[in-house]
This record gives sequence, structure tokens and C-alpha cells, in this order.
Amino acid sequence: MSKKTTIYDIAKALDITAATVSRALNNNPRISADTKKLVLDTAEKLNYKRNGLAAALKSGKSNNVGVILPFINRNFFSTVIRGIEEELIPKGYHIIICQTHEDEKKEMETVQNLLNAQVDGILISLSRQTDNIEHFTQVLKKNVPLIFFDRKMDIRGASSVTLDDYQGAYNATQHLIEQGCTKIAHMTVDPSLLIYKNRYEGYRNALLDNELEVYPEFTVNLKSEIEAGREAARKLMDLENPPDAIFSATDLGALGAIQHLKSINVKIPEDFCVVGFSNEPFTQFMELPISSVDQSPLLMGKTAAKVFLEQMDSKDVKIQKSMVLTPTLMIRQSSTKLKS
Amino acid sequence: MSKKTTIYDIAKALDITAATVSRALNNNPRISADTKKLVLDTAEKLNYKRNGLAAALKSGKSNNVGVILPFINRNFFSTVIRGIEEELIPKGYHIIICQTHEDEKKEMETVQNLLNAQVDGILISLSRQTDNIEHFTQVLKKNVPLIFFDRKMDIRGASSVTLDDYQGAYNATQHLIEQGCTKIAHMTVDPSLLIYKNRYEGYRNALLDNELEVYPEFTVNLKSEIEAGREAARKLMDLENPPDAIFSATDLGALGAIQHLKSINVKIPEDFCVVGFSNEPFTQFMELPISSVDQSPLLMGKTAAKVFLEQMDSKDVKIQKSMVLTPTLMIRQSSTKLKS
DNA sequence: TTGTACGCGTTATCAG
DNA sequence: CTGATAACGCGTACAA
Repeated sequence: MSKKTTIYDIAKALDITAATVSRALNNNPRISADTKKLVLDTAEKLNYKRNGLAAALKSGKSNNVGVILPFINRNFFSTVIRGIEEELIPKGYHIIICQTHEDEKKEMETVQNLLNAQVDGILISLSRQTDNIEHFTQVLKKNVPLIFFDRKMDIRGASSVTLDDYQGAYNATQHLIEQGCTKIAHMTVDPSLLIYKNRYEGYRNALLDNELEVYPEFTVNLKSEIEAGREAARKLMDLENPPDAIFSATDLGALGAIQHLKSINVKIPEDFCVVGFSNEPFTQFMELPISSVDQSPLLMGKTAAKVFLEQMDSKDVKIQKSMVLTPTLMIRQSSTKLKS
Repeated sequence: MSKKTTIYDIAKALDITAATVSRALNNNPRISADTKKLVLDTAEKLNYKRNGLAAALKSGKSNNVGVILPFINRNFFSTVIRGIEEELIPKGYHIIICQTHEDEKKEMETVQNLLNAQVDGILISLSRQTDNIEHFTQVLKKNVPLIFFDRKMDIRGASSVTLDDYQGAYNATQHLIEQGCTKIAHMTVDPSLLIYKNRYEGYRNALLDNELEVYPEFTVNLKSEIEAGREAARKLMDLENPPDAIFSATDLGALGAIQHLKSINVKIPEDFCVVGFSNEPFTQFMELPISSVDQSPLLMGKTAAKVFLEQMDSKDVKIQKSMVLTPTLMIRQSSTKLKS
């Protein structure tokens, strides 16, 4: 089981001091090429492995960053993570991933845990809108970079990388209008979350800009689940004056709606168009591929990571950056009434 | 920005020694209830936060465990992670997640990184079968618990939690036979990976046990992608004597096959049955729901975590545990020829 | 029950 | 260019 070899061991072997070894190992200029090579060689020989913890304790830099998000098992989020990894791992960082399951209390605990673990930064997608920002101010007080992605909160000192949800929704709605739809319904989730509020606004303003009426009964709340989508569609179609299109703020909602519509023999896209949001993979390979708004999750992750790196590079100067990515509408069969 | 408060600060405030504070904070029995309460109170008052790094360095326990897997953005794996989290986070552990993207070199690097970061254990799902086990023996030499899940490797000292892939495949094939299918093809991925080998064996033995012939040309390799599934199905159906059913080792493969079959107007399930493997969510909500073998990912994650905890609890005694979970066949429309 | 003293492995600041 | 020495913050024998 042989005790781990430390820089002290290799110092003894070379009859020099640990300080010199440390310098050799860390590309410190104040060392001769000869001894450096000597150190490196015997380090190899003794199978030396640097103890990250000790270095972290001393330098105050753990090389860990925390990523907090609602769920990991959703393509959007897991792809964001991938983006973050692609930027940060090559720089020697480790990613600690924590799921909140949309639980605010868990979010606060998690932030505390990560701070205690001395992470170098926190990238977070909010679990839900909350008045409580105490845990975030604590992060900032400790001078730990805090970057929101997708679901943000406006806090002095915190950066953010988000999608232009308003624009995405506007484009989707505009597209439906161009397909000839005039009675467009909207399925949203939790309007207290900024992203859903913005999607609603985009929907609403697209209608207004086209001089279409905004019927309150055409906007329904639902959870992001298929059953809820089915149920919501049922309600909409039971209206006296039912819609002829749905712009859903989630893909699963759109899928549920389509399932219900098919069950009552509504023809899509001929008589009814549907657009979802998130561009989850399944939207492509359904029998009836579903139009959806892509959120560039990979880019979002990479961008958030880069913002973090910037903050690290200039920790003295306080930077606060808000970046907004442009969404892309993926037009598929579910909303292709006109063949141009 | 106020420097972080340490146990020294709170010791000074109470005019006692840091050692006492430490004891109070760690439920050490050798302390009076009075001073303990006093310490806890002023710790609260001074907003003390324990420095995990320092504790880790001293105790040799980082409270971090590494989870290494091929991809995070696949329902199976992300759900395993969720299972691991549910067991380990309440115990105060942090989860460091690393993706290998099926790259063996990256896997080896990752293992090294995690060891240098002094993780308390490593849970891993192999990227691909490899002859090189050096990185694993290093883990074991350092007496760090190593637990394989799903994709394992037999190494002395390492534990594993896997699915009974053989049984899953056997059941799926048996089910197809019971539906009246006699010419059953199999789509596999990388036969060098144990899981796929076992699935093949299960398929094969189910045929043999039912006195059906095993045609070599009925087994095709593919990557786990839709296009590959389509392509493979095309090849199979172009045979002189084409199959009347497919048992695919992946769900995406099954989906691709179904897409091709539909495109050439083969009726499913009347004239052709398909079963996949993994029970990915999309299999349920396709227009034609796809039968699939469920792998109990949540349970697998929880079990792997529990095995890890056992190892930690008795680090002196070497435990090596191999657990095998039983798969469940989810029968859906794609293979329901007979209505019983 | 509490204090003393030291070490975990590394890095940084001095001198020399 | 290199050596000695002091931290980083905490835990724990040992002694009192």
C-alpha cells in the first residue's frame, strides 16, 4: 500500500529542499534547468502525484467549480453541462454538479455546501423565482464568481448568460401567423419564472404586432409534462371558439397537445399547427416531427464557462457581464401548413 | 469582504483553545455540554463556515466521490446519477461527474485527476473494453473504493453493480417468440463490451432453447444512432430471407429500424415486432410505443452508492461485492401481435 | 473536560 | 538559483 510520495520524499532523494522541488514542479522561473529536470525525472521515478487538497488549502484555489441546476436528466441541461466541461476541464477544473429538483431550500443548502467546499466559482440555473437572495449575496461577499445561466436573477455583481426567450417566442408565434394561423393559444409553465414570462410576452407582442386579438382563455398554465399537455389541449379544444394553433413553452407540453389533437382527429399541420420550445431531441424523430425553438445549450454552457474564466483572470476588477444568446426556430412538420 | 472566520477566531472570542472548538464542532464526546453550546452559538454568531479543504487535508477524507461515465445526456446515465446523489448527498458527499465520451484515454486521465483531487471513492461505468487496467489498479493500490456500474470489468478488489443483461435479452427474445415470431434478428453495438456480449448471448440462447435457428446474418453491428438503425434494418430486409422481428440492444437502434420498416410499409406489430433496450423515455410516448428492457437506473445508482458506503464504513476489511439487478421487460405496442 | 503541540502537503516569503 | 521557515485551517495524540 506504500505511503504516497510527497515532495518531501523526492527532496530527500535528491538531497535538496522541498521548496526547490515545489518550484521545479510549478514552472517557477527561479530554478536552474538542470535541477528542474532532475526533479521531474525522480518525481516520475517515485511515482509522485501532487496532492490537490494541500495545494488548494495553501493557494486558496480548489480548482473546483459548482454547477447547480434543476435537473440533469433533460437534454437541455445536460448539454449545457457538456459545454461547461469542454471549456473548464482543459483548464484543470473539476465540475461538481448538483441538482435542486426545483426545490428552493435544496438550492440554498447546495450553495452553502459548495462554498464550504471552497469552490472557485458557481454556475447556476435557478430552481424557481424566489425572494430570498441571501445565499447569493453570501457567494458574492466571499468574492466567488457567480454566473447564472438560462434562469437568471438580477443581482449586482453576478453575471448571466441567457437566451432571448422573448425573441424565441416572438419568432415562433410570428411563424405560426405566417402559416395562416389566427387563433393561437399559448401553453406556459410557471409565469413567475422570468423565462416563461418572457416567452409569454414574446407570444403576446407578436399577436399585437399583427393586430390579432389576445384572448386570455388562450393562455393556459401547465407543468412540463405530457399529461398536462394533453389536458390543456383538451380544455382549449373544448372552448366555444377553439384555437387553430398552439405555441407551447415546453416540448413535452407540445407533445401532449399533439397526442390529444390526434386522438380527436384534428389534422396536423393541415388544420392545426404546433410549435414547442427547447428543441429536445425527441422532437426531431417523432412520427410527426415537432417544430421547436432551439436554445443553443452547448454554446450557453461554453459561454458561461468563459465568463467564469474571465472573472478568475481578473479577480481584482469586478466584472459583471450579461450575455444574451439568440434562439433559432427549427421549423418542422408540425407547423408546416404551407409548402413554399 | 471580511476574512473568513476560522476556529481560531471563535476560540479567541471565547477565550478557549482552538482544539476545544474543534471538538465542539465535531460531536466529540470529550467536551462539556455547556462549552459545546457556547461554541455552537458563537460559531453561528460569527457566521463561521468550516473549511472543507483543511479538514480534508487533515483527515485524508475529501467527502468527494468521482462518478465517471460515457455520457451524461442519456436518460439511463443521468438517472443513475440521480440515484447516486440520493444516497450520497444526505451523507455529506459531493459528486464530481466526469464524462469520457467513450474515450479510453480521457477515462485514464480522469481517473488520475480524481485521485489527485483525493476523492474518497470512484464509481465508474466503463467507456469501452480495454486491456489497460493500470489506472484501476492504481486506484485500488491507494485503497480507494472502486465500484463499477452497468459496464464493468472483473478486477480483484473492485465491486460492481450491473444489470443481468443476459436475462433481459433472453426475456425480450422469448417474448418475441411467444408472439409468434420465428425469424428474429438482433442489432448489437460493440461486442467487445460485456453488456452487449451478454445481450447477444441471451438472444442466442433464447433462440436455441426454443429450437430456432441462429442465422449469423441476422446479427448486425451498429452504433447507437437512429441512422445506423435505419441502415441496419434496410440491410436486414434486403436479405433473401428477411426476419420478422428485431431485438435491438439499444432503443435508438430500435427506433431507426421502425422508421425504416414504416417507410417500406411493413405493418408493426401485425407483421413485424420490435423490442429495444434501455427503456428510454421516448419509447413510451412515440406514436407507436416501443417495447423495451428496463434497466432500473435509479436503483442501480442507489445500489452502487450503498456499496461505496459499505466500503467506507469498513475500510480495514477488504470487501468486494458484485450485485446483479434484474431487468424488467416493458411490453408495448411495437411487439404486441397477440392480444391476450 | 480542556490545553499543548504537532502534522497533513504544499506554497510563499524571506534570506543568502 | 536555492535553503530555511512560516503559514493555510483543521484534527488529534498526549498530557494536564
